[in-house]
Amino acid sequence: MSETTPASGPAEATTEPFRYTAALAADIESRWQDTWEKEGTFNAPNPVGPLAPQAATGGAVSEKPHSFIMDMFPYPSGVGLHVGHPLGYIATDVYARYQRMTGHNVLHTLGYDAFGLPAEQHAVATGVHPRVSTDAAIANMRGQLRRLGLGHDSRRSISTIDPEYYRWTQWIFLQIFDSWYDTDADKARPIAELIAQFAAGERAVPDGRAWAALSAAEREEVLGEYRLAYSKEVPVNWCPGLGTVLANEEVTADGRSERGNFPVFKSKLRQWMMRITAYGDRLISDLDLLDWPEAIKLQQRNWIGRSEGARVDFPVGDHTVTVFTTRPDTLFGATYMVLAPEHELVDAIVPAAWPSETLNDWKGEAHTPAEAVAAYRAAAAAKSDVERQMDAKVKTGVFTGAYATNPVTGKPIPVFIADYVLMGYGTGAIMAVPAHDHRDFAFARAFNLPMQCVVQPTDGRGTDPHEWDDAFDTYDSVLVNSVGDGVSLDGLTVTDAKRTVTEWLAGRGIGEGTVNYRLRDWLFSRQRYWGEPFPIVYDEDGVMHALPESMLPVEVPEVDDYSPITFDPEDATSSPRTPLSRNEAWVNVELDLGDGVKRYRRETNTMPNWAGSCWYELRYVDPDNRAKLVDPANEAYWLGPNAEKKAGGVDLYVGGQEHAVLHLLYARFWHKVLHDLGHVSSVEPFHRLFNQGMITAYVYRDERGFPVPAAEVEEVDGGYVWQGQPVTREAGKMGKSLKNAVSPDSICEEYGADTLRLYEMSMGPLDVSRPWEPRAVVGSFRFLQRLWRNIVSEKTGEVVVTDEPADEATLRALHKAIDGIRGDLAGLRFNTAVAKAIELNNHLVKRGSTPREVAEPLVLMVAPLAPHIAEELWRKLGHTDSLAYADFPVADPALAVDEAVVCVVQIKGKVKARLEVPPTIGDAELEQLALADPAVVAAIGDAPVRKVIVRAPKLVNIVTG
RNA sequence: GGCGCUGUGGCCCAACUGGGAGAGGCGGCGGUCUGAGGGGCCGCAGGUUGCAGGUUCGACUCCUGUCAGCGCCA
Repeated sequence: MSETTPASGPAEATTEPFRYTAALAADIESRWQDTWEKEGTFNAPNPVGPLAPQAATGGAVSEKPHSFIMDMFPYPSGVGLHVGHPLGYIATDVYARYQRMTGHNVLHTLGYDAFGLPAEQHAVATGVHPRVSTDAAIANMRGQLRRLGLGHDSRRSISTIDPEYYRWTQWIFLQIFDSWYDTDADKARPIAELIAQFAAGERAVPDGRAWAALSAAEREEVLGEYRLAYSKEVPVNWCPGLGTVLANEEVTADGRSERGNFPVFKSKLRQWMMRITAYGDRLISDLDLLDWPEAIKLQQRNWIGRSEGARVDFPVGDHTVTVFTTRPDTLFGATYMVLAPEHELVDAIVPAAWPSETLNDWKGEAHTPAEAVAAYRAAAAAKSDVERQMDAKVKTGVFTGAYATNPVTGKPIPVFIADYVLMGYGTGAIMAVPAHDHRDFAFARAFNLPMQCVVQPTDGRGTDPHEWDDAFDTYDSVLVNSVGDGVSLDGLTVTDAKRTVTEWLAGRGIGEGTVNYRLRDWLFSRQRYWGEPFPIVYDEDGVMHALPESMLPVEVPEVDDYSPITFDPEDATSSPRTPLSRNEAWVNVELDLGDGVKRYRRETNTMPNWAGSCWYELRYVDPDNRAKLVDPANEAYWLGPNAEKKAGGVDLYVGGQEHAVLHLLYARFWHKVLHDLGHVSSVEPFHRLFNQGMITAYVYRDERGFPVPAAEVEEVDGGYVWQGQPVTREAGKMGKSLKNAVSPDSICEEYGADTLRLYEMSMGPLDVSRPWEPRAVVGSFRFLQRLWRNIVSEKTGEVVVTDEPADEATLRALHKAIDGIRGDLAGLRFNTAVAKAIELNNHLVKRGSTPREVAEPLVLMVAPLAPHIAEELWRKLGHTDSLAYADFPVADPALAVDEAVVCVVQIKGKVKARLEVPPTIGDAELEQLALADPAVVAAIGDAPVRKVIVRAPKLVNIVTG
């Protein structure tokens, strides 16, 4: 295993004074890092504003092609990086450097996503203010990353906890708060325009009164139904153990908190929400404009879960229950109905006593329906949505005692409540079609409910569902048993039947076609200290007021105690209290919001830590703009739509797949709102997305299965041994808990940053996970040593390149390398780019001397991958400027191919001869040559030639009969 | 359970997208140099492309099924 002490590593075993060793690498690297920093080498000019070039030097920035390259910014962890963390940062740096050398104005920087739970928990544990520990973690991380030679524009780095940054996070919140979604225009508009419609009577107030007759609180209540950011009593995931509510996505599949693993309960609480559902369609359709991996697009589509179906009204006594169904075609098969336990009509429809024919299994062992419903509700409330669906195999529910009427058959059907129906999906009520829905089938079986087959089975089973093992669920059949009053679906395909029945329902006014989403509105408030405060206050009547822009930022106040107010983790009846409410002096303020100084109470919730990452790409573009979020000219230049990117956005965004839905969906949503309101010209934030894989590492476990320190394991006779005992090896995530973390610092010390960069890039394709192999790192180091040795004498330190012209074979090797490496770098195929550079370098080693005309392009091609050694060699070759902006070599097409290629002649797919031919040879000539070849003639013999397939210049295949 | 990704020398991975199975690195073996248990240079070996079918003149590549690993959703 690798040692971390520089003196003992292979890199130090030398006696040559000018050999490329770890010590020399360290010297070169720190010198160039200082130079880049001092000279601002990677500063990217803006068209306008503080970062625009000085008038004297600046050409028109906007005429230069741009390249905006971005990493998913990190959370600054206090524990330091391992070699897996910077993989993406190195990749984007290589790509950015390549782009710079091909004439692009490159924006590449890195900020910090610094609000969040870990800092707060650290603060609670140690008493150190989160800002202090976070700033220290950022400084530490900056130091670690600086050593890697990343070419970032440090002027553009942001931190989400900087009040000058979150001023604009709050500003965007206000924009969203002050907007509503106009479904006619299909875009967000300022809420003032909606108010004007109400005031002018163009739009009716829901309860029919005049707008002017409403009190301020009543108006606010009306507007709350429209605002894109709104506060409302909603069923939420309440986690007493953490003392906060959680978004669905922060709750694990078994109904516990992702962080801390505490139980999560359903509770109805007043919370801030973001109306992301208004954008459901656009978030799906605009995916088509993006250059993203299909897998991620698919995950987003699934997450949004758009389904077309119908709403159908079912009469229940004097009431009407509306259900949503994706299969209105199966309406004739609806033999019972299920409401979510929380459904508002449940109490209204429950009769005083069980109907006489009620089966005992339906009663939940209760004497009256009301009693059964109450007991069942209490049990359901203690479960999360996820748990309720998880438990779906064991069907539970009770009969409400009420009957609905199936609108097509006119028959009464029993109404149940069951927790497999969720209040948040659709209307919270379903028509159950047990014959053609798996969950309904299981429920019907459990409760002995009737079933009716209405879709013709195509797999040979009979038409009596009671004899089936499971529901028959397909779109690929026709309807049966579906004739009713004025409508017949028999013989129609599922798709046609859907349309027909939906029209029939609409004609009768008891239903309509509708679209439903799995996506729900985004829970946007948390009961935490370390997050962005809301720019919202409440007056003495409890009416909400947005603070004016001039009062931003609302800074995170000092409090005595940062800790969340937590409860017994099992106490479902507790309710959240916010840490910010502890600071009474901050909460109670006197402000003049336009009608004189009055007393207000501040909103004490904070934003979730997705907020800061929803828009940081915009601030990178114009980090110092005091007047605006981003200047339109700068936004248009870096992010604006153009022929290559129709929706605009960052040119390349690299990050882990774990953010496939949440971060990327939220950021897209905010961006679209800002676009609708005219603040940005781009429609999407990230044009091209690339997911880098993970660097895994070997995990060694002892006989008990506990991980042992990977660095201390030795390989003996093909097995692995730690402190004399045998251990097993597997691949796993790199990290402290598995005792297998390797720090970038240790690799830098042992070999240098260039070796680390090169190794990480050569391990394999960027998008697949692969294990860190400590012993293999030396291969990248040896390559750099050979490169160095090809150009610099290890004995004298003098440049040893020759001024002789290169021979043709060398030139061909060079131009093939140029051609290949260009394509590989542009396509993010860094592993093959490295291989081609090594190949060319090996050619030079064999050749024995290095012509300058090959040395220079080779150094330039290595520069994006190993920039420090390249800069040093470039300087030694006599250049005085950094090569950061030198032109990347261009291949001569005539030299980028081999002088002669070997053509394979096959007979019926088997190789029989090889011909050496010029690469330009035509099909006809090649066919003649092949058929004339003695070996081919012999192999064909007397057999007739039926067909000859020619793929010049590489292959001829002769098919004989 | 559903969807997606990945299976190629001992290991990490290439293969111009349907055309000779091998570019590069690690490891192994042999030779050679050296300030000699470390490194340089030169060379070598290693295969039923996870498995079973299919399409094709031709399949690592496309299709079907299946197994394994990983990811997402249930």
